[in-house]
Amino acid sequence: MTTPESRLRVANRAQVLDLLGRSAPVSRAELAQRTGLSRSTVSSIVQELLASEQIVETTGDTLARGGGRPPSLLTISGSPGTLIGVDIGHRHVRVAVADLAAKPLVEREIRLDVDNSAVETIDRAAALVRECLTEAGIDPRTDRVLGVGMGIPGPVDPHSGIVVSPILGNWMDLAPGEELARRIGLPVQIENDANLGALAEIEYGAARDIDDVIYVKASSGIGAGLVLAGKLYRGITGIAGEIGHVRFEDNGPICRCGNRGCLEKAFGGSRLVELLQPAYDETLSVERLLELAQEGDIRVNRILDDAGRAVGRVLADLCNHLNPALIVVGDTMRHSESFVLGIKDSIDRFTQPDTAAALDVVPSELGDKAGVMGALVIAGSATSAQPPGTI
Amino acid sequence: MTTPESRLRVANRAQVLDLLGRSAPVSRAELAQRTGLSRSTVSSIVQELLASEQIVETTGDTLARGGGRPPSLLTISGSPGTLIGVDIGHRHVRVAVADLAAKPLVEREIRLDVDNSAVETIDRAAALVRECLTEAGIDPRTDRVLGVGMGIPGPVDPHSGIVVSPILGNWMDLAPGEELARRIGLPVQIENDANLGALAEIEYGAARDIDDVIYVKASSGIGAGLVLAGKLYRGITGIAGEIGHVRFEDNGPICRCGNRGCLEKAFGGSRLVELLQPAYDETLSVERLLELAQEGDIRVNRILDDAGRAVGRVLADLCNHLNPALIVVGDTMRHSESFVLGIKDSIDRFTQPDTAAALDVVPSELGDKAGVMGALVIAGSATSAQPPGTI
DNA sequence: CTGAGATCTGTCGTAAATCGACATAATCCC
DNA sequence: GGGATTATGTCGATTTACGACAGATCTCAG
Repeated sequence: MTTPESRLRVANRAQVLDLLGRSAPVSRAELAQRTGLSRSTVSSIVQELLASEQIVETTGDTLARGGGRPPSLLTISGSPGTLIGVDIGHRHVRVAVADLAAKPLVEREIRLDVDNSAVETIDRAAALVRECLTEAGIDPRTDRVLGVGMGIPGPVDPHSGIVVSPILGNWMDLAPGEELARRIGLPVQIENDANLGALAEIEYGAARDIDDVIYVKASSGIGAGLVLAGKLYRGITGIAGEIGHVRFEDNGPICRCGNRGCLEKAFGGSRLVELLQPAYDETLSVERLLELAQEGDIRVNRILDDAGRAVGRVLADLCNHLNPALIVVGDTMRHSESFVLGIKDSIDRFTQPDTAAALDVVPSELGDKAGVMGALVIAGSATSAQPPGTI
Repeated sequence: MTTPESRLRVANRAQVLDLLGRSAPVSRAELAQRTGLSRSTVSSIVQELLASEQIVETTGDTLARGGGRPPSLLTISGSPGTLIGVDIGHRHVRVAVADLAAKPLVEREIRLDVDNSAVETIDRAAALVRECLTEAGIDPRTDRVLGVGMGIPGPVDPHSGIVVSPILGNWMDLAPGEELARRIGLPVQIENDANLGALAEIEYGAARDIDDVIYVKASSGIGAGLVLAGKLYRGITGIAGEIGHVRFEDNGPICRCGNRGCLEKAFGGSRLVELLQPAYDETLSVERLLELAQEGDIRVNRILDDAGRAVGRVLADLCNHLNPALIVVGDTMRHSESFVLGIKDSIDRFTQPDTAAALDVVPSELGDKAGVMGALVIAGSATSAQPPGTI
């Protein structure tokens, strides 16, 4: 004889569970305060949840704070669930399996040849995900995988998840999220990697608790992720923030995106390597460039300074338009002091005084992990319930 | 003997009232469906509300749609309340008293001399509001004035409501919203006028139901309002979208904002008048310029075309960054075909192909009324309840 | 070591709200 | 006029939430 449950009870229990999920461990008293329900109601609901083993009473010591009976803390029981983050770059695939706090349990990275075929890359990403799950001892059929997030180095249509720009040559018209989902049997959230960097720095890095942030991802290519009023901004077709493909010179060379004179074509890491290669005997790479810069190589630092100023010039325009609070410089180029200083110089010089006064420029805190961390963020956010009243 | 009322009842009644407020008239049956409550519960709540005369049963004919007993429709009783919009420009003050649908009941405009003192302008605005209320037969002490919105031609700090930029010379450091509020005894929402134009066009004009819109306000000055993902974006200090004060020429003349080489200084309406004046016997104004343009004056059209291209160049950068769906060209300059075509030309030429493909450029539908209409929008939005759970 | 104070949790009876079922009302269509 | 359809009113049963009281466990002061 199952008693029919009122909508109200369901809603209240959901509220309690939601609170438990977000800020466990919590005492009954705190639950009552924060839900606005009476203590007895909360007690009743908690009893139910304990009986059905959805939550457990942790005997964890409470912080001693003044007299009074110490609260008995409650936590959602069972495996709290895991998140999976996948970061796909031009040269690497990185996978992290993490707990709900986005603390990685297992993390792996493989190197790829540039311009691997899209499906091959996704195949390898799927294999890497399976490896990581095995190593972490997680079986997605029995353990709760709460979400999978995936980042790719190019713009994605926010609605369909399809790659919409020729920037990512052979990925065009593909839906990488669905492809990976089919291979691993789990739903996948997909997002541009610069956007993920922005999310990661806001959640766990240099932009904690700041609502208006530009994350610049500078490596072989150049991109940016925009967080405006606390939310990721993608634009109508998902190409907002693609500062690498803004026209920088009026009659510049043709870029992989199909345009000419793009910032990335003129000052992206790959171009810098091209420019410097003739002067060096060894084979250069973006990473090698940054090593040379740190060793004090004057030619390299000179050109990194130029690149920073150029990127800063574009960012200055963007900041004049958007009036953000912070710019976070991420990916490999963050290691170059010349590059970051070049950006700062241009910002100071080309933004309006009011904009500049409200603005700060800092290097990334998360570094190379920004991508995966961001993927974990969207993986986690996919689990939060929809607000009621959506039509 | 008043019976203590449960939180639940209060919440449910609020839900019913909210629905009634937004989409009256509604039948009980529809209320039940849309709230998810049972029909009997809704009946009970409705009975209560009818008894306390908070709502009335309108005998209005329902649309005949198939058989069945026709519903008896319900509406919130009493005067549904009024909204007040105030639009302050460099040369005018316009006030509208309107119903909840923002349909103006009384509308008035006065002309001002340029560069009137700030307090004097606010004094005159307050007087105009009182006049309009009297004419509409509304006494704010007895009739429900649900909100007052106010627009000013310069950036405002979103948190404090204080003018933060020297662009509006003698308004600097003033809180015009509070000033007006003190004079008319009603709380006032304040906003930049370009932002208001954007809101108005989205709610009632050319951008209905579009979520990513740039509204360009071009007259003697140049500004823009950004609506991103359906919400107004102001930036961290409220100067987002100030395209008139983006650096356009590297060594241009000094602007009223304190910088040099601003777009507005080079191509704002006032500058165009300055440029053309020597060639004409009569005293020109921006309005006169547009008349001449429509009469086919070649010199004027030539320079309006130039101005449009220049504004378009800046907008193209902005669009490359933001990837919006629509640009609405508003204020007096929208009358010039040359100007609008100039913008379109620049957009086509300087935006990335993907951005351009998703983008449309149209003239404003609301014209000179965009400012007040937007003020009415924020006046109305101030009444909507906060979502629960805000800390 | 003891008592006072403070905070947390469990239990019980009561009041109230919701729900579902049934009855009634008003229209359209055949 | 009868049947179908939709809307509303009413009433009793169930369940839920609430408030008060009591018990539990800690800190702090003396």
